[in-house]
Amino acid sequence: MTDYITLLKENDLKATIQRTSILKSIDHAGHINIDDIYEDVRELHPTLSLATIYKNIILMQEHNVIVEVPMNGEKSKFELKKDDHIHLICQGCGEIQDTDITQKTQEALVIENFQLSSSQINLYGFCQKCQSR
Amino acid sequence: MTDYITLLKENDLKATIQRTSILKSIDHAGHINIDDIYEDVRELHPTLSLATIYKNIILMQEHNVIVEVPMNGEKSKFELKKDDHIHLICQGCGEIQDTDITQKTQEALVIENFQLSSSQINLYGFCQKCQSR
DNA sequence: ATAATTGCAAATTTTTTGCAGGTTC
DNA sequence: GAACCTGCAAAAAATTTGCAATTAT
Repeated sequence: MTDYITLLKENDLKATIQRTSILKSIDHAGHINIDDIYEDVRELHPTLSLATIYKNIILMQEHNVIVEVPMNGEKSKFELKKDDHIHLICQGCGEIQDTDITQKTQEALVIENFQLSSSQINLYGFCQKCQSR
Repeated sequence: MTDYITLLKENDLKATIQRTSILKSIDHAGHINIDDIYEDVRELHPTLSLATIYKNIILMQEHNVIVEVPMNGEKSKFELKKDDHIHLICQGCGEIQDTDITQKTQEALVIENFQLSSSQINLYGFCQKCQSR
């Protein structure tokens, strides 16, 4: 995704430079928290305020452009909205990698008497790099 | 679990009335956030302070007595530490139900090049009650 | 007896709000 | 041009800290 303007308009939001900058930051990072977005975005737009980021993070969530990824013991991160997927969170380097939900996993999550609408799966462990250290 | 004193001591924490009260509140609720613990606990111990709750929530997490359950768009909840399990979060009534991770699910979560140590699975949808409304 | 814990008040950090001026469509 | 958005500063909410008095072992 590189056309943030289209993404915003498709979701009934005006395309301001502040919003496209925030989206670019989120997209590049993959998963990023508000403070890091702020730091990031200020390089190109030094006047972009934290209040604007807070307001837009809320708004863009409401408009299904981004999604919150709540984290254990730290501030929530945000990612661009996409199909449900699994987060592989490395306890060594902290990196978050995305991986698809397989058919097999999907089937395994069918639970009696619960009508599933979406899933949020975080797996903690060690990525390849950190295993070999 | 009803013997909170033992639970604390086993994990190298002194058994204070404040701590057992907090644990009781968490245990009864199943999943509960800090403000609700505070409200709860004050019924029996009106002087128990919010600062004490914050301090102990951190400490009891460090000592593996409780676990954070970060939530989308709201304050984290906490639960007693137990084996990994799945949270069924009802989008109708908000209730969180626990369900075991089956052998099948466990197998489905084996991912190449990732050494799994723990999992955090939240499923959003509708519980039986809310489906029939 | 000792070390740890509590409650309070104050400090800090995080998030939200109101509004005048500027921007998007 | 109308409605919406931004940045600022101020307000509110959430969390942490320091310390004297108290409590658990």
